[in-house]
Amino acid sequence: MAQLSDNIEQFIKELMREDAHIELRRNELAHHFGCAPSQINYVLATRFSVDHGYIIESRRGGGGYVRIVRMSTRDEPNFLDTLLNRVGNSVDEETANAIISNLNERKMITGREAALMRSAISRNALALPISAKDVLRAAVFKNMLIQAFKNLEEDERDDV
Amino acid sequence: MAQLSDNIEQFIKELMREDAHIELRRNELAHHFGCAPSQINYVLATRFSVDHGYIIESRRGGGGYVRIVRMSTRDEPNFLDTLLNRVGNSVDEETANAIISNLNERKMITGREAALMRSAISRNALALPISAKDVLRAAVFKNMLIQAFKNLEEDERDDV
DNA sequence: GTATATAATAGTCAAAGATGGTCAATGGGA
DNA sequence: TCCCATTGACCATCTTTGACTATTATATAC
Repeated sequence: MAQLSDNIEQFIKELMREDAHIELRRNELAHHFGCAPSQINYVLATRFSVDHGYIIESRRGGGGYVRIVRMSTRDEPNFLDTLLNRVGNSVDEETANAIISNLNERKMITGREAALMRSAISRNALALPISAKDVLRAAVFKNMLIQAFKNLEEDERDDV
Repeated sequence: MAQLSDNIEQFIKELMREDAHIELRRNELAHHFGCAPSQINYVLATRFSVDHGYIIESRRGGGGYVRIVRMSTRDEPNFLDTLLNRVGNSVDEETANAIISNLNERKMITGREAALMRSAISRNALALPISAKDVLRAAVFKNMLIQAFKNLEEDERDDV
């Protein structure tokens, strides 16, 4: 007997034949297959993970949803996965910056975006003897704000 | 599925396309959408807060009203400074996201950049009882990478 | 005219409703 | 036996509602 998970996987992939991204209701889908809602999470985790070339987004509460996005593979397949593995559990600033530059050169991110990313991971943003999550977030966020404004200035200079 | 709250938000923003401030009757609007009047307050609180760049004024009693005013940056020569002060040493995700949305609405950052910023400060990216700076950076960076790829997908969708 | 009652608004807040997420225990087939 | 699959209890998040409260204008009483 075909596994329930396989059926759900096929069902979803069928839905994605046309569009590279779909949105669905977890509970609805679970009901359709007569299974526990968490089963859907299992399928997503095991068959639609990043290394399978998908990205999952979701939202809870009324009007909640689960969105599945299929990544383009026109470049090297699973490029994102490769990068994520490269980063692993630990990465230094230099390595990260190199990756950012690479993405920029490939025109996958704009110069502005690259700058934003660098600002978010800079020593300056992440140092500190942090303990509270909010405190850390504030630091990261401040740096990003500053960079966003620098970008603005640059745009203005270019535009004018 | 478009949420009631989202619909109300869009409705209000449509009304504000021309004018920087509008006045409305809470009960009337609630009736228009067939919802509880307090629903309007919810929308205002979650989508038209000061951090979102709006100011709400109101008056009760006969002839009462709710006025929504879009703040102008022209009145804020030091907008960046204002935001930095607002963030301070600690900021929660909700507030930060509101500010990001505000910057995006003002066209100071693109939608892609806003998404990047959100990903960098999300709970997901910053949780953990971190100790090593590199570990934390890896988490933040991973999230940003994922977001960058999502953006790529979205661009393709728009272009094609 | 002033005080008081009534009507017309809007605000607050906590509870209920609507979703989705996580994780550990259990099931079942190769 | 081992590993993938499945479930269910419990958690997190976002939305919607309703009861109760606060404020203001207007009508009424004196």
